[in-house]
Amino acid sequence: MIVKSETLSSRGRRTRAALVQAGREMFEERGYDAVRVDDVCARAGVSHGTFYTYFGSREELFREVAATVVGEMFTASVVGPAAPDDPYARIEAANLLYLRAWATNSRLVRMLEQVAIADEGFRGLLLELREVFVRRGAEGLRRLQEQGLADPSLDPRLTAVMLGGMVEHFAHVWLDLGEHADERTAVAMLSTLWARAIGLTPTSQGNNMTPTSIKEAGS
Amino acid sequence: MIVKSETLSSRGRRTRAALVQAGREMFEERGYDAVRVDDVCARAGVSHGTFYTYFGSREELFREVAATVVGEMFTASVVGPAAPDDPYARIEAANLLYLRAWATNSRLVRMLEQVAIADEGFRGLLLELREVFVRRGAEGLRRLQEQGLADPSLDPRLTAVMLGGMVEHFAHVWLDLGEHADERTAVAMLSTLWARAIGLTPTSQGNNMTPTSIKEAGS
Amino acid sequence: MIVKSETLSSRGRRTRAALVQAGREMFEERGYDAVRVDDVCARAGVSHGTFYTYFGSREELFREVAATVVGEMFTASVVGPAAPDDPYARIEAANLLYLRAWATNSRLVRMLEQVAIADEGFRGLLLELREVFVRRGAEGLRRLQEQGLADPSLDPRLTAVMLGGMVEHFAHVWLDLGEHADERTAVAMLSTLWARAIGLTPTSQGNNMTPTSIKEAGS
Amino acid sequence: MIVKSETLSSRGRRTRAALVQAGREMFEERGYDAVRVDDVCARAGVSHGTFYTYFGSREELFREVAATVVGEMFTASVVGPAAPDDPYARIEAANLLYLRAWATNSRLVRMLEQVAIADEGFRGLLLELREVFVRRGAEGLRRLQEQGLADPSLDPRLTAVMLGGMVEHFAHVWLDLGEHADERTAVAMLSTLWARAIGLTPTSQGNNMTPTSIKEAGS
DNA sequence: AATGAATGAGAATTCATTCAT
DNA sequence: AATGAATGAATTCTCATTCAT
Repeated sequence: MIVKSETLSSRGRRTRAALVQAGREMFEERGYDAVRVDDVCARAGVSHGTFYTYFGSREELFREVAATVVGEMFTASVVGPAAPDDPYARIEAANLLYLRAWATNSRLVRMLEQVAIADEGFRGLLLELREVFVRRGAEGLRRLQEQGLADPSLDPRLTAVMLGGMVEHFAHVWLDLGEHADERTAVAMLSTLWARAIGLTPTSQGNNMTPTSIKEAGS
Repeated sequence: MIVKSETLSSRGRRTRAALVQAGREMFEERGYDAVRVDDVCARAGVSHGTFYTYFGSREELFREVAATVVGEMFTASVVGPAAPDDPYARIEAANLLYLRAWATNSRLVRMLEQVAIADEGFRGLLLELREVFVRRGAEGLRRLQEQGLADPSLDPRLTAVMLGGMVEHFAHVWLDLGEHADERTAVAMLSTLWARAIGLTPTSQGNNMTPTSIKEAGS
Repeated sequence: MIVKSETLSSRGRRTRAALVQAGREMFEERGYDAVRVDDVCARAGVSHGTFYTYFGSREELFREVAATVVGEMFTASVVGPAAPDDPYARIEAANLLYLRAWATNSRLVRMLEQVAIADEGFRGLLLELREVFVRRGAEGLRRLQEQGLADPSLDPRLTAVMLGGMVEHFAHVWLDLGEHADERTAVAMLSTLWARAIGLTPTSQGNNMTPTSIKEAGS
Repeated sequence: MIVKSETLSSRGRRTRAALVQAGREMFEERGYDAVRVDDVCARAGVSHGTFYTYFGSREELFREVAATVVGEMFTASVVGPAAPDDPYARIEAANLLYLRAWATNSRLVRMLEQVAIADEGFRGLLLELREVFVRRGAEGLRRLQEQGLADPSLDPRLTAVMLGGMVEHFAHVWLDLGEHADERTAVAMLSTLWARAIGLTPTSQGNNMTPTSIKEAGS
């Protein structure tokens, strides 16, 4: 019963977008169950009748919001072609993007997980999201292993799940639970732990894997 | 308005316990908002009127359940006096307990986080819980650093947050999202990554930090 | 989701009965679609929440009312053992009961027909109701045919459908649409038409099939 | 607020007619209350805004549909000048038209009755409709009585109400409730019962009032 | 203590109708 | 004339909570 934007006039598109935006904000602020359709309408500045012109239910709105967020995370986390050559630098670059992507959407992904408990469809979306990140991580590790730069005995997938989880979880703890750290410190630290954990062999460019500088940066 | 067990007759104590148990089960199964007071009563085998003899609201029941769970996690994760001397073995022992503790209660802690968004009290409980684990991890790392067995430049707290998060997050992914792994493999893997990440220097007892055995165990 | 009376305390039974009674009255007065659950509650003197203690929806209430009415019609229309021997008198006795049964419940049966258009279950109930009356009529005719008192060439079922329909329809026109006639006249007239239509041979007891007296009574 | 056809351009007339036709179909299919203005518009292929260009409300549309149907029934049931001379044949001819007229519009007339419960205006239309048929039937009977062909003691109006009701009701049972019969059989049967009921004296042309042929026709 | 009937605030949803374009 | 976005009144239903027994 979702009405897609393509069908709509520009006025309709505006209204619809306002609802999605308002919904996203409110979901983030209050959590799924605490959001009332009427609240979303109020924030979007439309009557509740209008809501049902575009969405059949709160769940459908959330579906839309979730899909948007998942899409954004996919996009946001792609390490571009400008990625550095140095393996450690690559890890650090990836972790920066990774951390930011999760930090930005931490709340919504948490909510997605909560909703996924009861809803098959959302579970699918969630697993898809995770799978993309896991694959990307596993792929990176496999490449390093092939280059002889990382411990070849590590199972790439499981390692990616665990170390990726470390970053994801830190994003949550950092933003949602107020663990204090600045971004640079956090990324440096996560990257150091990650690199060491996979047994990354420093290359000739010689990166400084000791996070001494981090302590300074973090203070 | 909570009526504590101490005040009650043995019959009352039994009824109250049944409600807490039923509530815990249902919260785990369905998530906070999807649990109706009536459902809990039905499972506990009492009328809904009776619920209010013991608890003033669903929230109060959850408070009780959450406190119980947090208490159990504190207890369950204490590395007993029988802990091995070998640092790696200690890490592995701790991770086993840690993983089990989080795995057992993953759902409820997630719920606690969700509820904590809107409720100051629950937020306190949650931070307390995390703090205990973080302190314990940081303490362990500091000791290894003092013994010259771990990289002294690592910030103990932040490291504990990150590596502890890795374990906690894996517990969730493992059980709630169905990431396949058997416990032994998971613990070995987590411990390897953990030990390497902190730069644990193998002691003379010579533990095998290459997880070759892990791949075998996991296959 | 209907809660049956047997399960309930006497207070509950009273409340439930009040809802059914109020529902019946309002359905009769206003027709199915015009009845609001709240109206029924107001008339029964309970809050709307209470309604849902006993019925899951307006439809369920109607189901109950309809079943009650159908039951009453079955009971009310049975020609007792005190039925006269004379065939015409039997027809008249049957028509009196028949007319009264339909007249009493005309509105509700009409409503049942309306609801039956869209609902399989109600359609079944309606057909059942009709079938009982058709069978009874057909049986009576067959007996007369066997006794050589009625035209043996008439198809019993179809005849019963048509003549029964005449009575049923008259009940409706009479009460719901205000066609003026007193009961005695109506019954005499219907019986005369019925008896003649099936070619009833007057027995020796000699009943007066000319409805001369009727005109007097009806004036 | 009804906009009559005369006022309109040909385009407007077409749109209006489409709405009336669509409304009629949907009313027949679903019943009055189940028809949404939007459904009618969708079937007519116009936007819902357009509906209000021609009708002020759903009720007004129904008023139009009902008037159309009543008009058609008046027209359809007139026994033309080609009517046979033989009284029985006239009855049969009339019953055929009568049955068809009611069968075609059974649903809508039923609906009209339902709506008439709550609406004075529709009640008037309904009574008018009935009155036409009753008068016509009574008139026919009176003529037969004057010709000495029917029982002169029967009250013409009441007889017409009852026997006309028989036909009308059969039309409903036949089509709406699925009582099985083919048209020829039904008409023959109804006519036989009707003729006998009024004590029709067979004329010299000797019509066969025994419905032997009917049973054959019905097989 | 326990029961379960009753309550009513609150939330979702539908749909006739209006109105700017 | 036609469109379709917007509105909000009206209705259904849920469920936490109270209270008489």
